[in-house]
Amino acid sequence: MLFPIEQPFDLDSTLHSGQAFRWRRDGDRHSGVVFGNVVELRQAEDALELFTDPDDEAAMWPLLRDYLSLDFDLDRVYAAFDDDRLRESAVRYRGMRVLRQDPWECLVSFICSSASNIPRITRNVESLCEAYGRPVGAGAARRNAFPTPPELSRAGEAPLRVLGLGYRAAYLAETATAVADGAVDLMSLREEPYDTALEALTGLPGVGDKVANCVLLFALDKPEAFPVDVWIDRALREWYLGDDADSIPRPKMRPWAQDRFAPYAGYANHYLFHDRRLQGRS
DNA sequence: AGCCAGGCCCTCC
DNA sequence: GGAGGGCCTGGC
Repeated sequence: MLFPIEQPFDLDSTLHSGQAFRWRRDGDRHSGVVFGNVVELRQAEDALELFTDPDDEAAMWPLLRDYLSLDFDLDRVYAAFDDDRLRESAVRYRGMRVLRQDPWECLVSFICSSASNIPRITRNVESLCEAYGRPVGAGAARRNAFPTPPELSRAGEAPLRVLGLGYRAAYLAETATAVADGAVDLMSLREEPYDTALEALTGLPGVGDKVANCVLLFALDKPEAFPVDVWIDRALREWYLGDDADSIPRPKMRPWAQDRFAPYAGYANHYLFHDRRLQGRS
């Protein structure tokens, strides 16, 4: 079923820019599991082709629209990009959007990302789903939903280690238990201010400033969030600090960047990150 | 073989 | 507050 899109949108870079880990590319088709459905997407000119299972496409479209942030005014972000590097990346990756993901899935994925890499994170996340998620869809396209907090909590640390998660297994088990017990209501953090939500997240085991900012940006409606990983840290020092590269210690990099790139620091972050990964140091 | 990876946490200064 | 080392596992 075909649905029109009015805003600048690039499905491929949106799904494969390191913010979500369950989308698979097969030619120009992308398949994933969201909202309890196996979802297949293909971008046409000014439309998106959508197949969903088990629910029907018309019912799923509003949810996908929300997930893909299709109603967010991207041109307003581009207009606020105020240096050549950002403006060039806006042209190069025009239409790449920050997703609006499920906070729990996003949190677990980025706990898994610690000192890792995208292929391994993808494997780890998929292993979690295969082992503890409920089956979704039928036939060859059948996959598993992302495990719920209770489902992951019941697993415990040792089996997660067997899946190859390493020291992250303990963090996952403890965080799953905390969330399952209601110590933190992730969805309600969408309504909280940035600082409050940040503090709530970093109280969870395995969640430091970087992981928390990923969740704040990719799932909790915080456009000012700015995750500083090694890629971004190097990029900022090289591209924006130059001779003063050592003038800002790592812990102060996030607040510095949030101020420099306000009010859409999160978008600037994602474009710089994507650019750094694809273009290297150029 | 040895080092580093899209961090976090703990210890010590 | 900030520097340093350990931690699972995998890839070069």
